[in-house]
Amino acid sequence: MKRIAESTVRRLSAYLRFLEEFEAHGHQTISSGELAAQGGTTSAQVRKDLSFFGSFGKRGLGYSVSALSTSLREILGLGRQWNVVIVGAGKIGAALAQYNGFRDRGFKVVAVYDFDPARVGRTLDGVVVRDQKELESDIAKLKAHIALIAVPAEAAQQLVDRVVRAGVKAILNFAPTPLTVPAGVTLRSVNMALELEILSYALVNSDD
Amino acid sequence: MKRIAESTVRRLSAYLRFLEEFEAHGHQTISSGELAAQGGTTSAQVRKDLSFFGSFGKRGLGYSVSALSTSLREILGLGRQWNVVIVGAGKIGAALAQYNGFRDRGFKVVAVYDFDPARVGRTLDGVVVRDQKELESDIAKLKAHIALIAVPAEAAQQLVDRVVRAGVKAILNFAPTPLTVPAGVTLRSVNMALELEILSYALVNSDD
DNA sequence: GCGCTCTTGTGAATCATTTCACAAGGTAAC
DNA sequence: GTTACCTTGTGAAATGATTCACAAGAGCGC
Repeated sequence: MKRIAESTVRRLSAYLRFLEEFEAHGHQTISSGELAAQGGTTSAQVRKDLSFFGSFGKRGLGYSVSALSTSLREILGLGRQWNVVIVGAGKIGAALAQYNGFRDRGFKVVAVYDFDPARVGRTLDGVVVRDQKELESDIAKLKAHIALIAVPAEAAQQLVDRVVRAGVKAILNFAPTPLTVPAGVTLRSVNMALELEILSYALVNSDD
Repeated sequence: MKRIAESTVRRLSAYLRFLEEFEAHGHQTISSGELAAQGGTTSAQVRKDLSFFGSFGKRGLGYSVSALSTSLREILGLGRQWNVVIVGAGKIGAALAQYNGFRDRGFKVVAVYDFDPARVGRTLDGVVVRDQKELESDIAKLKAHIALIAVPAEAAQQLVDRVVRAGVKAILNFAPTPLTVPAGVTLRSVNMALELEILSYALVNSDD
């Protein structure tokens, strides 16, 4: 299959969210135009995005809300539970551990790790903070698929290396530093200071 | 001036971070190739990005680290302090209020708001949580430039409307829902569940 | 069945971004 | 000053993403 652009995957995710809302409201079908209006895009974009994966609609009628939901969940790999470990129990790590938005979509936080003995043993929303020494053995034992990195920038690369060696294939990084991973491992980064800097740029250039 | 792509601004921000590291290490000049290596891009990309804003380098030599840092800070609007209000003192709002990465780059959290009386009056890292009723009057009084929205999805749009009416021109949204703002206001969103779904897609499609 | 209306799926065209490739300009050694 | 060597800045080419536009189906009323 042809490689799909990240922007497309991002939109599919958004479409799924809207479909779930529509389903909750009891709607049976939805057109590409209605889906586009929700997501701030165009009907052609919606149809093109879906066309990479097949034909899901009926001409003249639109898409079956439930059938398309199911297909999108399948495409995105959301039909199953993903086990997530969080590395770093500081402010961000703790907030992530307690965030309901993950659980609701099939992502289960199975463990949280920290270096600081003062934090080890505490409970965050039902998950006990463990010592980072147990990282490698736990990842195998708990069958963790995804790691969230929420440690200071200086420590991030070494912890990424450790979770990769332990078998994790997908990482979401919150440390404000660029990281490298070997081929076959997917790394994404969320950098909140960077987002604010983009806003700063927009503020000083809003007049053109 | 021609409109600059967001991807370009994002990279400029990254370059600035590397330049600061280089400066701390006592380096005087840096080439586009060295800058590119740090940021995982190419030297041509670095030069093209900078060329939108002027000529900063010397042929045969590269860029002056300190001069380019200064120019980038100017371009990004980081030479000044931006006042930030956080709306929502739940897990995410609290983590944001206490995050040092903002302060270090000129973003000052001047106020935090919540609906819940149990949270109002608490202190988060030196900033008192205030009642949302005071939102409008405070934004004017505190000269807030940027609002971070960290409330449940259902409440997000109405709070965006309120901060926009109060004069905020830049918003960073953490609620997992699409929002609309009038022209002249910049809105960006960080959706952590969405990031995990993109990882999920990568995991189930890693074999092609 | 026929005509009317609606909406999909998709090549082609447009628009945006990245990469290439190289002339021009600058440094440094001798 | 001349030569050898670097690195920038930038048009042009290539690649990638979005939008356009329309033929092909599908439902519905009569």
